[in-house]
Amino acid sequence: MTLEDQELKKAGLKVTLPRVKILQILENCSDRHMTAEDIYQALRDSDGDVGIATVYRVLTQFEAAGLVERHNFDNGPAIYEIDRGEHHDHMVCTETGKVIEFHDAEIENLQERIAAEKGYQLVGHSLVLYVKPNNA
Amino acid sequence: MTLEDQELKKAGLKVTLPRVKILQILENCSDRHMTAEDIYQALRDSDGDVGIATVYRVLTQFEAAGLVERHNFDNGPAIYEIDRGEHHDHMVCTETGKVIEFHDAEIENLQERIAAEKGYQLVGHSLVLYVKPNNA
DNA sequence: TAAGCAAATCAGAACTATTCGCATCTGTGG
DNA sequence: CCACAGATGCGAATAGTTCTGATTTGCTTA
Repeated sequence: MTLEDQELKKAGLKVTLPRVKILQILENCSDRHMTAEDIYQALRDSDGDVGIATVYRVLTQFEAAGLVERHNFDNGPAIYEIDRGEHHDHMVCTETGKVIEFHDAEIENLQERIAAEKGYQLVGHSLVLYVKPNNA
Repeated sequence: MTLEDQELKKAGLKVTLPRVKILQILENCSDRHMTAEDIYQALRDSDGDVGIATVYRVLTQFEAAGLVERHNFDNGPAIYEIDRGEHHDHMVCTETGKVIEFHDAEIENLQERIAAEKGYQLVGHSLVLYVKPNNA
C-alpha cells in the first residue's frame, strides 16, 4: 500500500493501475504542469496500454476529488498539476512557454473586494500573466 | 458611407456585406459579449447567407485590427466584444452566466510589479472572477 | 480464495470549437 | 465598367475532449 494508493482510497476512488500511474507521473514530473497528452505520452513511453479517454476521465475525477487542479491558458490545451493546497496563479513566458507560479495576497484581497462591491461572492478566479524576458 | 464602413476602411479591410453586418451586430448587441455562434445565429435570423467560417475569419481580422477583443472564459467558446479602448477584466456569474466588466488600477499595477520581480515584462494578462449572487 | 457485481477501462465513434482548401463571387482602383 | 486581388461559402479537416458499449478489474463476502 503506497502513498498514492492511500490518496486514492481517501478520495473514494478504486485503486487501479491507470490511476496510480497517472498520479505518479504528476508527482514526478519536473515542471509540475502537464497536458493530458503529455501524460498519455509518458504512459505510452513506459508501459503503454492506457487510452487517452481514460487519462481524461481520471484527471477529471482527480480534479473533482481535489487531487489536481486544471488550468486553461489562452486557447491551448488544459494543463494539470498536483494540488498541494497552496493556491497560486500563473505567469507564462510568451517566448519560452515557461510557466512560473506566484502568489500575491493583495491581489487576492482586491478580487474579493471587487466581487463584493458588485454584490457578489467570489467563488473562484483565473489569473494568467503573459510575460516576456526583460532583454527581449 | 456609414460609420462602420469608415472603421473598416481605416483598418485596411474591404467593405463587404458580412463585415459590415457583423460589426453592426457587435455594436448593437445588448450585453456586448457574444460567441461566434451567437453572431452566426443573429445573421441567420436576419438575412442568412454568411458561413460560420466567415464569421470566424472576420472576427479574427477584427481582432488583429484592434476593432474587437477576444476572451476565453474557462473552457467554453471564445467571446467577442467591441474594443472601446477602455481596458477591463471580467466577472462571470456562475448562476446566471451574466458577464460584468470591471477595472481596477491597483490590480493592474500589482501585475506589472509581480512580472518585474521575476525578471519579466508584462505583455498581457487574463483575469476572470467567477462569482455567485450574495443570496445564493 | 473464488464468485459476483459494481466500477473502471479500452477502442473507437462522436462532439464542439475552430481553421483550412478551393472554387466562386465581389469590391475597388484604374 | 473591367480586371484582379481579396473575400466568401461550403465542406472537409483538425484539435481537444467526451461519450458509448462491450469487456475487464478490483473490492466484498462467503
